[in-house]
Amino acid sequence: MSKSTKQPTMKDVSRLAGVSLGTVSKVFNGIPVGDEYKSKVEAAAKALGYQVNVYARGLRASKTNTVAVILPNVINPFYSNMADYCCRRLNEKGYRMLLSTTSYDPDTEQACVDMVQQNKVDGIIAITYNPKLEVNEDIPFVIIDRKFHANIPCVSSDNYTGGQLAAEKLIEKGCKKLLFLGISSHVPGEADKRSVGFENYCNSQGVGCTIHRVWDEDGIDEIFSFVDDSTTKGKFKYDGIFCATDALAVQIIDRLNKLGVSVPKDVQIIGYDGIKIFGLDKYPCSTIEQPLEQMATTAVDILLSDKDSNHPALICLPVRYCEGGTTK
Amino acid sequence: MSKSTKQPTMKDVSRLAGVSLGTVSKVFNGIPVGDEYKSKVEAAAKALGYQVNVYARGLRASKTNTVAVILPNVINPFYSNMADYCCRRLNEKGYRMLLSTTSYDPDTEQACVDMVQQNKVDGIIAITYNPKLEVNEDIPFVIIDRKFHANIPCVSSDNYTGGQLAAEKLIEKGCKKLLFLGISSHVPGEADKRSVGFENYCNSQGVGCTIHRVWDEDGIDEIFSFVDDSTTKGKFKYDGIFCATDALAVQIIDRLNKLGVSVPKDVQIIGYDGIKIFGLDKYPCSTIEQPLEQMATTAVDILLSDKDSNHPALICLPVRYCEGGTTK
DNA sequence: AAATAGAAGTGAAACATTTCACAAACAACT
DNA sequence: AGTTGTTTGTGAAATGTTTCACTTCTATTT
Repeated sequence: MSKSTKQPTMKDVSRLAGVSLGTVSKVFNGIPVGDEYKSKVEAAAKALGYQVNVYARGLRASKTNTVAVILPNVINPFYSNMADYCCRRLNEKGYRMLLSTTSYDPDTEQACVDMVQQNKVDGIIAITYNPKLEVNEDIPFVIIDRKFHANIPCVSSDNYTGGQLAAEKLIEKGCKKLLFLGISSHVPGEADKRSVGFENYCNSQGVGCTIHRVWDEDGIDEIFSFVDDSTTKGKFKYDGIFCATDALAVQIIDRLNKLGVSVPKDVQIIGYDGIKIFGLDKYPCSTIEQPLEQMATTAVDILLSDKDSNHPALICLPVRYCEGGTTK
Repeated sequence: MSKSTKQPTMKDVSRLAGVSLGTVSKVFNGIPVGDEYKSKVEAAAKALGYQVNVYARGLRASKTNTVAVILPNVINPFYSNMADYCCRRLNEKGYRMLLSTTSYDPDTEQACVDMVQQNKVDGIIAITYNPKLEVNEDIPFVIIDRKFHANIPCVSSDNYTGGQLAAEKLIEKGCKKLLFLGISSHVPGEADKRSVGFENYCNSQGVGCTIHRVWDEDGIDEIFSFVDDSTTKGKFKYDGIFCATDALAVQIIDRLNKLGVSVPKDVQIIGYDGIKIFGLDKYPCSTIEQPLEQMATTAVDILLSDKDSNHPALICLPVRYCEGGTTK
C-alpha cells in the first residue's frame, strides 16, 4: 500500500510531451488540438499518472466538477434514495457530489446555499422549504418538488394525476366514503396537488370525500386524534383513505389496527411515494409510486445541460399505482 | 433574490481593515494575532461578507475542509444513517462532506479512494470490502466495520458481545435449539464476530447451536432453501434464530410465515443493527442495536483529531438488546 | 539604561491551473 | 506571388490563498 510521491503537474506533462502548457490544458478540456499533439500529451499524462488538480482548476476557472445536493436529511428513504440516484448519475457524468443536510431549518438551508455558492460548485440540486431562499441566478440550480422561482427548473412527480389515480383506484375497488390525510408545510409545494387531484376526481364521480390536512407544526398527533374521533366501537367513518405519503400511511394503519379497524377489510388505504421496505422487495402499503430514479436523473441532466437550451420550468414525471396489500 | 456581485477577496478585507494580507490570513486560520487587529479584520470581513475561497486554500495549503465518505450505497438504512450522522458531525466541525457510493465494486472503491486522495481531501471515512485497497498512509483514514491495516483505525460495534447477547436473550426466553443465519463476504470483517460470540455463549451454556453461513455470491436463495429444508409440515427444526442483520431477519420472518411457521410462537428471532421502520418509531424485529450515531461521531472525531495523538486501532462501541415483537 | 529574546505584522513568492493576446503556419483566393 | 483569413500552438498573466523570511515592536533581564 501507500504510494506517497508528489503528484505530477501539468508542467511535468508538458515537459515530457515537449509541448506548451496551454496545449496540455486544451487536451484536458476537450478543446481541439492537433492529433499528434493530442496523443503525445495523452501518452505523457498516462506515463506520469497525471490527473488534474481540482483545486487549481476551481481557483482559476469556474469549473469544479462538483455539484452540491442539499436535502433535509438522508435518513428518510425518499431523500436517501434521491441522494443515491443523484450520486450515481453525477459520477457517471464525471462529477462529484457534495452532500449537505439541513434538518428543514431555513437558516441552515440558506447557509448551505451560500456556502456552496461561494465555493463555486458547478450547480445545486435542492429539496428545500425555505420560502425566501436567496439564490444567485447565475449558478445552475434545480429544485425538487417545489416550484420556487420562474427561472429555476423544478422536477417533481405528477402529483395531480397521482391524486386522481388514488381516487380512481379506491372508487374502482368499491369505496364510497373517501378521506384524504396529509401534513402540509406552510410553503406551497408540488405535493399539495395530490389532494387537489384526489378531490377533483371524487367530485367528478359524485363520490363524497373529506380533506383533512394539518400544518406540520401540529404534527401527527393532530391527525391521530382525527382518526380516533372518526372511530366508534371499531367502526371507522370512511372506507377509503389516501395518505399524502407512505410514511403517514404506515402510521395510520398502525393506529387503525390499535383501534380494532382492519385494513384492507374495513378500510382501504393508498399512500404516496412507493418506498420499499428495506431488505424486502415489497411495498409497505398500496401506493402511488414516484419514479425516484428518473427524477434524480432528470434533475442532474437538466442541471448539467447547456444553460441556454431552455428547459420547461416544471417537469412532472409519471406515477403509477402499486399494489401493497392495503387495498382489496 | 440574487446578489450576483463578485465575491470579495482577502485583499479587499486587508485593504478595508488597513492591515496586511498575512494578518487577514492568520485571523481566519486561528493563528494568534493582536486583539485590535483581529477585531478590525473581523469587522471588515463582516462588512464585505467575506468568506474564504475553498479552492484557493486547497491549492496553496493542504487544508480543504472537506472529508470524503465512501459507502457501498446510501439506500440501505445502515449506510444512509451513517452518512447522515457523519454529515451532521462534519458540518458541526466546519467540514463539508463529499459522498461517493461504490455499489460494492472493488474497482469503484479504489477509484473513489484515488480520486479523493489526489484531490487532497482532509480525510476519508469508508466502509469498503476491497481486500487490496491501496491507501496513501499520510492521509487520515478511518474505516468502519473492518480491521484493515494496523495503522488505520477501525470503528465498529461490539460484534462479539452482540452475538453473546443474542444467545443469552434467546436462551433466557426458553430456546433450546439455536440457529445462526448469515451472509458473509469473502473479506473478513468485524461483523464475522457476531456468530463467534453467539456460538461461544451457546457452548458455554451447553445449548446446541447450528451455524449456517453462506457466501454473498450465493445470495439469499441459499438461505431460503436451508430454511425450507428445515421445515416439515409447518414444524421448524429450531426454536431460536439469530440473524446477522435485521434485513435478513425480516426476510426470514417473511419466509417462515409463508411456510406456516409462526414468529415468535414457534420460533423466536433476533436480528442485528437496530434499524427502525421508516416513519414508525419501532423496530421491525427484536434486535441487537448498534449505536449508529455514536459510531459515526466517533469516526469523524478520530479522523479529525490530531494525527499524533495515537488512538486505539480498533474501537468497539457498546450494543444493546431491543425488543421488537419477534421474541417472547 | 542597554541588551536581548520573544511576539506579532508584513509583503512577496508559491501553489497548479485556465485564459488570452499573440505568433506562426497554412490554405485559399485574387 | 501577394494578400487575407483561419486554425492552432505558445507562454505569460491571473486566480485567492498560505507560508516564510524579514522587520518592527514590546517586554524582560542584567
